[in-house]
Amino acid sequence: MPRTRSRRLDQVYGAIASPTRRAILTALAGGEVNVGRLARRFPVSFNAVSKHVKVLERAGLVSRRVRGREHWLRLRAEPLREAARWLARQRVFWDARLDALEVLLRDDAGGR
Amino acid sequence: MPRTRSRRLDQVYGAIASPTRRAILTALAGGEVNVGRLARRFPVSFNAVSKHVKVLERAGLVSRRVRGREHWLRLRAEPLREAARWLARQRVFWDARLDALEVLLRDDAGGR
DNA sequence: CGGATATTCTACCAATCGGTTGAATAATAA
DNA sequence: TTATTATTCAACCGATTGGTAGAATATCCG
Repeated sequence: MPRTRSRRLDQVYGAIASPTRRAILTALAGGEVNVGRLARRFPVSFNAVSKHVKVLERAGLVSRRVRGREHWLRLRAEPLREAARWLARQRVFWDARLDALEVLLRDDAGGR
Repeated sequence: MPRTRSRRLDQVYGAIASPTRRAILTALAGGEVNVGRLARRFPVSFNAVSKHVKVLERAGLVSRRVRGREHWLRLRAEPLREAARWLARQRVFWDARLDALEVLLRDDAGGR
């Protein structure tokens, strides 16, 4: 019985549904970065990046440490682990049933 | 060097960011269901469910087989596997770096 | 045929999203 | 103090989203 309702899960999947935000997370995996330096790496405005960061923060994927006028961002892996766990659990759950179905219902017609 | 840009990934994560759609997928794991029967399980209108299904279809997570006036829906696990793979890869990638950072930068202050 | 059923399509609405620009705030540097 | 730098906040814009309701289409049933 996989859980399907979780605000945190909504936020995490919503956050990583954006390629820009996935790229931000990847950039952050290299270590702490401040917003300005991060923004310079992307083809959108500083403010746009600032907004994306806030989305990631809300999802718990990024934390912020204010040091003077600079805000240093840091990756938080825990919610990502949760998300991975949910997907993995679902995958196993589905695969079992799907494999059984594939065998039974041989109509296929080139899926997709 | 994890890939971060992929339309398919965007669609899959976007699709599963909605609890209703996650619930639909879970419902579909039990076997093929037609749209009407599926819709009856949810507290939103038939049309709303029909739309959600279309989103899942666009993401490749659901396929449709029209049989007379009924449309039978079936789970497609492959894109889900992709999504799980991406997350798993990222998780490993990040964990390694984060663990190293955690040891170095001991400021913590109760994460989350 | 005519009516009921299953479904999509179209149109609409309010809310959110991703982006912009400009103003406000706060910290550093001169 | 004044200027510069780093950042958020506020307002705006057009596109998308999640929902609704109603019309259109196609199938099944009497």
